[in-house]
Amino acid sequence: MGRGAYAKGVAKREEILEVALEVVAELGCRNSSNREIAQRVGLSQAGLMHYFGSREDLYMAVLRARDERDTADYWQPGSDFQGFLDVIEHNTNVPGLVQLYVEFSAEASIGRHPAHEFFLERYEWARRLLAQSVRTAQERGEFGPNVDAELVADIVVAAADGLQQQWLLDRSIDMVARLKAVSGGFAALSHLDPAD
Amino acid sequence: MGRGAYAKGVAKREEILEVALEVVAELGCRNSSNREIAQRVGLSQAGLMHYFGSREDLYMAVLRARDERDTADYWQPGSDFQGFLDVIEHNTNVPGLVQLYVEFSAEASIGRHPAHEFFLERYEWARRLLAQSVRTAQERGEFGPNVDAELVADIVVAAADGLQQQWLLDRSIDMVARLKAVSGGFAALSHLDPAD
DNA sequence: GTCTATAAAAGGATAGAC
DNA sequence: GTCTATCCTTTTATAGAC
Repeated sequence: MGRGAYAKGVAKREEILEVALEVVAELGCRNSSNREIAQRVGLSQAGLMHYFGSREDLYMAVLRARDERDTADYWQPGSDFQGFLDVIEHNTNVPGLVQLYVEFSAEASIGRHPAHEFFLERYEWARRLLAQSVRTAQERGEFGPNVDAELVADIVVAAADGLQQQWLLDRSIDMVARLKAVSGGFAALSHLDPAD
Repeated sequence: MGRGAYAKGVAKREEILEVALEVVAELGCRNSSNREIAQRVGLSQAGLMHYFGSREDLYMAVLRARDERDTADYWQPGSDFQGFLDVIEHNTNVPGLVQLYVEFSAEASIGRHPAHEFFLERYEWARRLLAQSVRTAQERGEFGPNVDAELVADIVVAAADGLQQQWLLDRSIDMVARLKAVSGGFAALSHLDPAD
């Protein structure tokens, strides 16, 4: 374990990432400011800038940090569909994160936005991982053969994103249950004779 | 037809709504400003404020205007699933609108945001309409009976939103084709014996 | 309806002391 | 590492003339 100034710096960095999510959840992306975050972690705005050179840097760091954590905790290559559901379930506890992702990914669509590449790669990664888990399920016989794994993955990823959008507005929506229904539907379908 | 100053005012209002979308598509919500919009429609910023009392007013007007138009053109109560697909197809031509919806709906999740109610009602409306069209399809025999119309509607609306998020980042994604696949999947499923 | 001018606030970033 | 102070920019909104 690092000591003194170093360990403190790392801890503070973590705290900032955490608080940034809080602020986004409360104020939205547009109204979140470095000043507000700084105040909540007990720093001046200039003090905050010591950790992250710019506003964009800070939010990109939030995005990456959470993906790394989720990947480690729930969903790596080789995980099954349940791992994916676990991530969604966990997102229920971090509305700021969900909001940041939705708003940022939309904003990142504009030309040469710093997060553009990030989101493109992330989608590719998610779809590939999910398609893999469908194929695994097919080998185990949980999923029938008569369905295109890539297609199922595309739909499930899209549905998950859309559900999160709705959940932000109405927290009573049960995202996991609905995603299970999608998956269950495709599982049943996959046993159908394609000649039907 | 209105004459003179009145007609001109109405036309200018329309133009502003149109240009606001352009600006959002180019700069994103966070970086869109009244000044930029004003400049593009050949007004001063103060001139723009004559039409819309505040920034929020302007964007809410954009949202409502487009919904009214889409409803009139493609998708009213009684429309079938194709009408829904037509809206999505049409959205392909208005990336600014899609972006505005995604960003705004996420931002509107925060407490007492002016657009909060708007989006909640809009989701309820969309799901109800779509569920209705599934039921109609069931009566016609295009859809089998063994599926819950409300559930299908929920999934399709969510998938549509998620696909639009992805499409913003990668315009080569064919949203309509994928949504047809979802619908086709459920249609096939709906003929399955529920005892399976 | 549209402009100029201006207020008033807020944001991001930097310089330099400690 | 952290602060104070400051700068510069941008934004929304208003007042009042034409």
